[in-house]
Amino acid sequence: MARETKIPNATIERIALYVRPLERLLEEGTDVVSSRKLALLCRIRSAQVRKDLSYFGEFGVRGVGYDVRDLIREIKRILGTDRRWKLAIVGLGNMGKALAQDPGFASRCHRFVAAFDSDPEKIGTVVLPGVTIQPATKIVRVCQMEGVHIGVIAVPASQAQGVADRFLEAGVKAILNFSPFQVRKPECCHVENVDFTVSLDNLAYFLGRGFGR
Amino acid sequence: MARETKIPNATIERIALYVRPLERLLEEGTDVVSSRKLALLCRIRSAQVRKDLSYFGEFGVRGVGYDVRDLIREIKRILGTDRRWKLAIVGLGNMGKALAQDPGFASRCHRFVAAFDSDPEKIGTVVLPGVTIQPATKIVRVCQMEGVHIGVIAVPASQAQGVADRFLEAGVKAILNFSPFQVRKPECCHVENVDFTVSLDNLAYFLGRGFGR
DNA sequence: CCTCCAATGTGCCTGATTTCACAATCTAAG
DNA sequence: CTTAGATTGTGAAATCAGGCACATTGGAGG
Repeated sequence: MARETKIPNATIERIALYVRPLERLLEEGTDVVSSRKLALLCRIRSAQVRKDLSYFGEFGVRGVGYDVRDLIREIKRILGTDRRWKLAIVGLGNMGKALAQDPGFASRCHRFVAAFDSDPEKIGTVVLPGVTIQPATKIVRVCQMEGVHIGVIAVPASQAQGVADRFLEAGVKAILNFSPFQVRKPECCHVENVDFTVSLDNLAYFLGRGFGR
Repeated sequence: MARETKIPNATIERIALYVRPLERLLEEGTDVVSSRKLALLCRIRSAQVRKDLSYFGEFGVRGVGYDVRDLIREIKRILGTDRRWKLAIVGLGNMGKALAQDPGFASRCHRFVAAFDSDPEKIGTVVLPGVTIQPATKIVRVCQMEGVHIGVIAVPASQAQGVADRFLEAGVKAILNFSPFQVRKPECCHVENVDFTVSLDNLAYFLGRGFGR
């Protein structure tokens, strides 16, 4: 398919989901998978799988399916998760600490190169091998020096914009925002908001519509 | 607007986002807000705000705007976040503990009535006032007895389906799934998946497209 | 070499969501 | 009371995403 077609954001999100079932298949010794089978594992339609992949090229073999190993490699290349991006996190409260140690980052070969908090009590604490908490005042300097790619915000809503601004000042182009605040940012920077309370509200809405007890 | 119109899921998600800026406005002493201003705070278009709200009724006053206090109340009523839903969480690792103590639940008046883990070391630990960790074998019995509305899954992918099945067995109709596994479930149950690694992959995709350093 | 079978890749249609644009309606001021 | 100005609520248009259905292609077997 032409490279110039606009690729739906939903496609990127789904493609990211394909990797895990594929890796599981590999562990089980399955070498080839059909769009039907992969769709089943992801609880979507097979046409969706094929359409999603077709945005980026032809990875399958007609009459056979997709080579699992190849497909994983292709998807990782597409997503850019085959590279090691450098991360910095600000806010080492309960959630921040849990995130820093979450295997989700490590499994992608990404690594934290810095951690910041404004609480003096926390400065100097080791959160990960080789990463000690530094004062928030150093965000700009350290991120610039280290060449941080992705900034992770894990502070309360009231401080989120301030942290985002410092990341931007340091030239960080991608932000993963766990605070429930929609940050202002220039075009050149991409922000992903992760707010489980939205999902929680969705569940409440569903329950309230007559599925509660 | 007619109540029978299909309401987009995206609308529910956005409406959930409206609450926080509205509460902030209230704190600042603002009593009335226009769709334009609210849209600005949420980084979306004003027509979107009006359309979203119009699915549920007419809450504004033409020429004036929306009463902030009323709008918050209406939205909470729509979402069902004005009720106290009972939660149970399974998996009290780093992330599970951080979640249990996250203000996102408390601020919605939701409360955890039970916590489970399969690690014998953890049984008996207090995670929240009045909530001690119980063995995972008791999930069905306790959830049934307590009348749990929402089950929170915070275990590794390999155990997610097992936990989901026990929630379903106990009659839980809503599940908040933090594991990176798409669980199987009947029509009558609603599952929301929260997987920040998908957002992380999105950022990597963006960076890989030429915005990296 | 030919036929049959399986599964992809994709044009096209359908349905859903967003955006536009404006009539309707309210407040305030003269 | 009338007019000006602001902002809502909503049909209609435009855009976008999803799903179908089938032509196409590769592999296996005779």
